[in-house]
Amino acid sequence: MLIRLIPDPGSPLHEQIAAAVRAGILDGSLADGERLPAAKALGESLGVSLHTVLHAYQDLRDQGLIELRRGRGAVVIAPAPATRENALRILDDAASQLAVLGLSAETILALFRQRLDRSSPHDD
Amino acid sequence: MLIRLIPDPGSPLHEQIAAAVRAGILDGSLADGERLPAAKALGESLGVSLHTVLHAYQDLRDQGLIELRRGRGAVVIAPAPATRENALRILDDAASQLAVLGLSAETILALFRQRLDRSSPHDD
DNA sequence: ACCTATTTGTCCGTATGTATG
DNA sequence: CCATACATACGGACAAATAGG
Repeated sequence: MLIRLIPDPGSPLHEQIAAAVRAGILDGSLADGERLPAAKALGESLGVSLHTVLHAYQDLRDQGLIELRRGRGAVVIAPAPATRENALRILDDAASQLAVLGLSAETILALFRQRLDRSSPHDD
Repeated sequence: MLIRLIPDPGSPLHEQIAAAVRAGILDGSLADGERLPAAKALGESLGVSLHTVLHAYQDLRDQGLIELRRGRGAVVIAPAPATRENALRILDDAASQLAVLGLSAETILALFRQRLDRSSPHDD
């Protein structure tokens, strides 16, 4: 897949890279299981450092969109569309209930992370 | 507050630092609104670089445990207990519904993040 | 079993930018 | 205007896991 940046002053490079990959996943041009270019290679093709690409990749990993393994590379994780829609409906419902509590999005995510980690500690 | 590392080969420095702060928040020695030491200062006192401390701080921010502001520093965020319990009940309910879908915790969190970002773009 | 290349992971140093006070 | 402190980005170095010869 070809990853190109839309130059956007105001958002950092690592975020632009992450956004480009995220867009590719959402529009289907990056399919589940597909391997992203190596950080070094993508960095060279974009004119940014290896570190900046790795930063973007690690953000995407933290968001559950890709999997990273040393020596292997970055692989896209995309849930099946039907399942995703079910999940979205459930999450949307929870979000609307949580909205009135006045907690920040980050706080909610932190709490949710704890609940999810409790039931499934690791994927490795 | 005094932050000390428990040397643990096998887990990276930035994680050890984040864990130390997290422990302080959970056991109450770091109260809501309290300011963490500046990354540079803490780095020097721990014998690690500013970057490593910032990495830890940014992880904690992503987990919703602290707030970071340029020029200001890092401030602990701890939700009120009552509100937290309400949120936990809602999240627990959502988690149990999501469990049967077979999605990974990271995937669920990624989807939820998107939903929350949609309803409340920024806290600034 | 060994060695090599690849690729991510961590850590450091340095420089510059930007928001806060 | 100035000092503080986080934010981003680059570069280099080494470690660790993986894959292939």
